[in-house]
Amino acid sequence: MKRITINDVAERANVSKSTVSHYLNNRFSYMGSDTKERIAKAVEELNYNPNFIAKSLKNKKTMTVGIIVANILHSFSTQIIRAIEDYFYTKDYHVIVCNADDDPVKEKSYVQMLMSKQVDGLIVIPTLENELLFKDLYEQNFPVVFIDRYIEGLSIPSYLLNNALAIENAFNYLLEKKHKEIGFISQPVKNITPRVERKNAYLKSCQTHGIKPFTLSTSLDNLHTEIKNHLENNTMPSSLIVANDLALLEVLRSAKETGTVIPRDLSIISIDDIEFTEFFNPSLTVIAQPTFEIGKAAARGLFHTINHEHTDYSTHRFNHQFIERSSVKHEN
Amino acid sequence: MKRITINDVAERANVSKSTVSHYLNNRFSYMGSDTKERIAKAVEELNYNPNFIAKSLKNKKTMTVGIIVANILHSFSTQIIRAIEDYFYTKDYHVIVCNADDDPVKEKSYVQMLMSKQVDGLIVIPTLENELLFKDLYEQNFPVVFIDRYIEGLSIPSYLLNNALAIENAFNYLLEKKHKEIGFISQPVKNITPRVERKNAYLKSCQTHGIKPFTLSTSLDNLHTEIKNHLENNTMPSSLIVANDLALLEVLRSAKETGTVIPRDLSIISIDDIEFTEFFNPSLTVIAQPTFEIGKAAARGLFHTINHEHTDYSTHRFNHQFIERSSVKHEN
DNA sequence: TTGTACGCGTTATCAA
DNA sequence: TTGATAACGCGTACAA
Repeated sequence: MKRITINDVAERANVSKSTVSHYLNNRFSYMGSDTKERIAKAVEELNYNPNFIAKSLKNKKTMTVGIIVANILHSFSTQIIRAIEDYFYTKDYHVIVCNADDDPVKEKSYVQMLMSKQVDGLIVIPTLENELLFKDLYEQNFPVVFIDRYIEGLSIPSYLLNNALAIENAFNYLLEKKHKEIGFISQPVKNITPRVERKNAYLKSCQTHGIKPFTLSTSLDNLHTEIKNHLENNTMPSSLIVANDLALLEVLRSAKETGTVIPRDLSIISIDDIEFTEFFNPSLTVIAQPTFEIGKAAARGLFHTINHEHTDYSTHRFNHQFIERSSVKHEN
Repeated sequence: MKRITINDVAERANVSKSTVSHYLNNRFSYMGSDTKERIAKAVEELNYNPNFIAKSLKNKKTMTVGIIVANILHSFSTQIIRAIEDYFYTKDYHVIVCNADDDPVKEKSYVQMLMSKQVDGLIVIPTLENELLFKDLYEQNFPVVFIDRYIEGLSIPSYLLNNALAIENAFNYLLEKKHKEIGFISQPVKNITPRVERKNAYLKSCQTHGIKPFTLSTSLDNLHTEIKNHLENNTMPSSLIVANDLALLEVLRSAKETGTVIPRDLSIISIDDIEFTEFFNPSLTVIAQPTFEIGKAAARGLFHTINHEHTDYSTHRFNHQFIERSSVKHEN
């Protein structure tokens, strides 16, 4: 198949290609009206679309930003992506989405791929295992922003939940409902910002209120078997704070398999609001993140630094929304 | 920020840029070993990544394919996307994903954008309202494949479920469970392939088995209120075949809101297997599509026509998997 | 008001 | 074994 170029248009309209270029870029105030018409007609007839690749090469701007998320299976990631796409759509920027699958090697190769594709900026939920890579980017002054996580000691701005506040809210709610046993479930904490912050906030609340800490922080597979074991052996606390949606799935799966009835046998509050929580039986009490707001703010921040309107290096915190439903039992 | 080019490498290594190019493209069988080393060192030190944009312009190949899905909210779409990405990853192709949001105007603008970005091929779940657009592409011999839907009278190959078989299976299962009332729920049918095929198969089964047809085919919002009305007025059949995941959500939401207990008050079988169906209360009996297989086959088909290995214009049908769980009651 | 010529970073051809 | 040069399609000085 042959692709139509500006030359084909010029030829058909009997003008030079620079005239066509002028026309296409709306610089035709002076142009002869018949010239304009001939060009318009040629563009129409040939169904011409400018070669974006050639334009980018010339302009040194691709009008494209890359998004790399640590793990696209999180509802948080997909919602964030939607918000970012929406924002950039209004600015005529395109977005390339990559999923690192929690693999630093993949993450690095995606960064290189995107740089090689000459993206104008990067929005990343980092795996946190590629410190050097991002340090380089930062030092080269390449526009990058983080979401949900950040790298200690690196001034790349990050947009994330006020995790401590969210956990406190959940904890206090369970206290109000007279729970004396409150556990915490998450994937392996490592140095992953939200996990660290959520677990620390949980532990702090335990201390403040004299609750005995109970935590399970391991891979999803292990979570599944360990939760089942505790449920079967009646060694599970009466209530659980679940750190994210993926962990929640394991809790629900395990509950189902062991015939555990929520909230009769187990109360839960989890972070991240996902579609089915509303009409699940029972409906699930949840801490929702303002994903749309976070994504939009990050996108706007990146857009501004790309266009040198201003650069900021600060951390941006966002507040959760507590959605009370029916997965917490009032103890007595 | 300054980007490193092949010229920088050449300068640093004290060779010409064509030599660097040779080196980078693994044509160094003859090259002097010291030359090789100098280039390697320069690439390393400068952290050079070839400019993919320039390469694409020169090669007239972007190693990139576009995916446009009618509506990304369908679990089917996201699973298909994963499968396609996985396949093309192994072929060193990149993928750009676009969501037309059921809007033909958006769809058209995405096609143009992707063509303008010089993608090598297109995989589309078409809205079916842009017949001319795809006809043009087809006639220009541009590589395109469809998934899930197809345009009548256009030889663009399509990869989709054997819908008739799937519905028959569900229908017969309900019959076996002694249901005398079997309804069908879907979004507006229009000319959308899977909806047409599923509804027709349903109606045919009704006729064959002397069941009185009951169908609700309207927008998700309307579905919500209409289902609720039927549930409240006791005018709902004893069992329902639900055409896809989005419609299923409305059924579940409505059931919840009206205190309808599944399967005691209402039995359901739905198409598309989504995460929570397994541990929902009750677990949901479901017709799963072989999304991974479909996506992979479509991707492979596109890859082959891009590389002129062979082109095929046929329709490819795939068989469903019936997953029996607990959302259907045995009537008596 | 329109056209010529050059450069963006790469690869390929051909010559040295 | 290496290098000079043209080309890919577009935008833009500058010239006409």
